[in-house]
Amino acid sequence: MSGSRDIRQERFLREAVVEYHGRLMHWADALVEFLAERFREQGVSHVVVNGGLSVSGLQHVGRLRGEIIIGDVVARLLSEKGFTVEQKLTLYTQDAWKGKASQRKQFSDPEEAKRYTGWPLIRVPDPLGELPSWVDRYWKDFGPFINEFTWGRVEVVTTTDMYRGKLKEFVKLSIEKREEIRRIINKYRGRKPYPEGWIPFEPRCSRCGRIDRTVALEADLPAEKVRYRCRSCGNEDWAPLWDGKLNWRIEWVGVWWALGVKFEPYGKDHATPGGSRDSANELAEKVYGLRPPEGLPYEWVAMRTPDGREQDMSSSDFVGFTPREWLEVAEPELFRFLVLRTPPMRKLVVGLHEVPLYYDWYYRAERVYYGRESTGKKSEDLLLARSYELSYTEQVPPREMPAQPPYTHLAILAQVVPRELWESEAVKRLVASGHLPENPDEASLQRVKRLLPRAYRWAQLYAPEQLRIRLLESLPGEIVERVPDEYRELLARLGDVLAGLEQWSEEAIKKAMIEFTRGWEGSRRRRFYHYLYLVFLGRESGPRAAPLFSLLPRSYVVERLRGLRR
RNA sequence: GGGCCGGUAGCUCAGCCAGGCAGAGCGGCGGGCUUUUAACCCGUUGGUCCCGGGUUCAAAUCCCGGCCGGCCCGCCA
Repeated sequence: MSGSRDIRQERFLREAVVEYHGRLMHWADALVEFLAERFREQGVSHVVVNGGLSVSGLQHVGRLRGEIIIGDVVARLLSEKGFTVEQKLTLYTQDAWKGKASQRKQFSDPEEAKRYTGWPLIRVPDPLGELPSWVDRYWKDFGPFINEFTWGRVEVVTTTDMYRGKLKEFVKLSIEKREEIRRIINKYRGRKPYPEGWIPFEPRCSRCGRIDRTVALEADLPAEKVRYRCRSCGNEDWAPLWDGKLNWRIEWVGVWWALGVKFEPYGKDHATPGGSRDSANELAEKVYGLRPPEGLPYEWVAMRTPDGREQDMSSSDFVGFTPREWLEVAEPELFRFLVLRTPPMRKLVVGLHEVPLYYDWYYRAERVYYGRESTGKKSEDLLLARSYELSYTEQVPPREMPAQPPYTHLAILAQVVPRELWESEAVKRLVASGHLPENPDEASLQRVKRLLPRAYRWAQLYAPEQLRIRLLESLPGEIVERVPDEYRELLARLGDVLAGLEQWSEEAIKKAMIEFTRGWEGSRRRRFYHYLYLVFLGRESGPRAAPLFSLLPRSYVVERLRGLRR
């Protein structure tokens, strides 16, 4: 490979902050520095960044890391250096559906779904029978959200479309050069070498639909078709050059060739020296005279579940969660931040139940970025500040640091304040509690507006029981039974007091309650509050009572309390 | 057979490249905020730096050899 350094040995793949050309840098900056040098040497000024993924099942957030976000950051930083850039994402929709148990399970009749085994993904039906295909089904929770995680310039292409266009020319070229190709590929296929006369194209069988079991027998290039035999059903037929696929190594080169790719990261499954990426590079150079794109090996993303177990996310095994699920409970910038603070070859572990923790980290990085705080270490400050800065997609961080309302606080608030009051009452209370400044700036308000619905959703879906608050609409008998007579009377009397208040305000309620419990022993007060929460929330603790009551109709509060009287 | 990442406080991790008093956040515990909290404030607790050897005045850090955990590739994509 033209004698230049192998990126796999670079420190910036493993260390978050590195010294590069004598300067301390964020790994992403060092990477781009590295790439810019290569491109200048090659006389490349227009850079096509590509990512690739096969829609074999669940499109989890791990796919965002290497194939989209890293590419996005590289494209953005290269353009700041004066390069023109494009970003593509190639969907391998012609790949064969493997028919793994986990894939078949998506269908109501997994047994019957066996018949799709070996079909191109794009032709496998939607398991739910609503969308045109399997691809559409699983692209649904991923594709539409790419823009939120990026600059919004990612152009999606499918190999299915490409075979009808530019890749068809590449197929012809490959059939012409089949002997050269065979010689190289067979180096990697010791035990199963392709025989002499092998044609590097696998058509889709017109009878059984499989794309993974056919052997091309002869090619008619002017007519753009090949004759084949299906090793699965025995069918022999002619197929057009667009209705099939190339052996994957060749296809990969074809994508580079068709799109003019100059940079494409690759997952750890392709990163072994002498492995798939290296062999594709060799094909590109020796057969097609094509300079292979610059690459970047990256680790996958694993998922941590609340019980502490972790597992690599896997598309075809349906392990992980999707960008849509992430956006339900957190902002896209937060995910970018996690990706950016982790060097590419280190595993990134995420769990949706840990979102509040990630916001703690993010806020800290934000304070460092705005110079409000320091970790005491130059390299750590640099990592946090730069990761924070690059976490922004279209915009840059605001001039003034936004307020940092703690995520769990918002989760509680959102459950206590009715949804229609989030922009009024919830904001008011955040100001009162000091989580928002007196006259909140736009960025702070935006953050609260974006986070309240997300924190609410998070509380419903992933929060521990302790943080989940739900008002009891009616009072179940078994809860009443748990309240001793003495306290039932006390609570009912509190109801009387509240009923007589001139004003139904937080302040008035708080005063009344303090007055009501004045002089009580600690244990009595504690038990009183426990039963108070019990009859409203079904548990023994909750958010501060006065602010909570002030948001509820007085009649509801009073009736609940008085209803306890024997 | 080959390759990658990790092992430091109960948990999540920083520190290692470039050796110099073992750190942060969270948790726990105690206290405060006139009940509570994965809110806020103050204080406090906490370690065989995986093991063994080597280099060194000095090793979590460098070198050698192991062990453990997670993962990838071995001609599918």
